[in-house]
Amino acid sequence: MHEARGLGSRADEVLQAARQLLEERGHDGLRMRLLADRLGIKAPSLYAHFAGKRDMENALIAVGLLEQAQAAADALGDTPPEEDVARMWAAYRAWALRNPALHQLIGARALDRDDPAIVAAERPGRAMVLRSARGDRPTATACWAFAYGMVALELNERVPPGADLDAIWRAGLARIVRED
Amino acid sequence: MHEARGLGSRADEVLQAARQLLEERGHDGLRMRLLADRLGIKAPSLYAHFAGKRDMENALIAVGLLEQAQAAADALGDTPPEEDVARMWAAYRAWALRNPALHQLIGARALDRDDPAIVAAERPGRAMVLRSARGDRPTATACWAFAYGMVALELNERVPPGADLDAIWRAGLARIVRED
DNA sequence: GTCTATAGTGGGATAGAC
DNA sequence: GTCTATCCCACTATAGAC
Repeated sequence: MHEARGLGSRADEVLQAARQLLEERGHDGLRMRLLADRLGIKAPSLYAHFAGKRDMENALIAVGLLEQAQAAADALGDTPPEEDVARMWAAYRAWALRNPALHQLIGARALDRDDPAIVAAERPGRAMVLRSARGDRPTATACWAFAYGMVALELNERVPPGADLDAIWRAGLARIVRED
Repeated sequence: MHEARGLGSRADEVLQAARQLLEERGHDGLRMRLLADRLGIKAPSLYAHFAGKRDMENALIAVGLLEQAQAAADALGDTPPEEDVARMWAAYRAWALRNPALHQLIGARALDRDDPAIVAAERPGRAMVLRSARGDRPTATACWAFAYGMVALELNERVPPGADLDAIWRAGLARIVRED
């Protein structure tokens, strides 16, 4: 029932509107009535496309996870592997700053791994993270944690105003990745 | 009106119950009615102690920020400065794992800096972070981001099951802090 | 001044019938 | 897709007890 969410489908239109609403008004502002209003339908009609709000959020999260991975992949391309780390995580940061609310939604709670779409969407990102650390799993996790934390601090304005974030990113990643 | 929240006050009792409820049922489970039920009062009575739910959450966040800083301070004490980083962030991690929902509440959104209690509660933690990096601000921010990210990955089960988190913490912090 | 209650508002998600 | 209806939520107004 809720499987066919290909591009162009009505469910996909709902999802795009939901995404826009999420970024405009934040997670608390993503309300079914408002969303329905924007689509010119009534709130109960949304449940023809999604089993519930949670299901819709899962679909948003899955889209976001895939986009993150794609952004990372696009940033690499033909660059020499030595620069992969910096480029990949710069792309991650840029994506997060372009989609702050979705980024926070993805990271705010444990993923719903009962949803196969989530499980599938998680894979490409994991692969990119691992690749950025040239296959070294512990280093990859450390980079990921650093990057996630940096984005969180930036989005939530926890960094002192004067901080040179670019420099901290550069130095932090370089140090984490550096061989002993 | 809502200033007197010293220990032993009724507002403080409400806050403790709210904290317990938050950890038991998560952020979405922190509901005013449930909280009132546990205290044996009606939900509207809560508003005699807090201007609103947001105000109550701010009070929880302020308590959490102060506790984090205190935990970090307690972890240091008489240790030589070379070990400060590892000990301080181990204490931070331990506090977060003991208070996962409060930790996530603190980090989930921008702090409400219109609330003077929040602004005041933010200071000691900042000082501890800076101290852990021996006064080097960029390094302090990098450590903080790494630690925040590590905790987020751990709490939200984003790390592959086999990962040796202790080792990643140790190596990550050591590399971030190390002089070139 | 402090704590509480009753009654009510408006807005949420969502089920069921059409 | 629609409607109506239910039950949840945070929150307000007001007032009574100590």
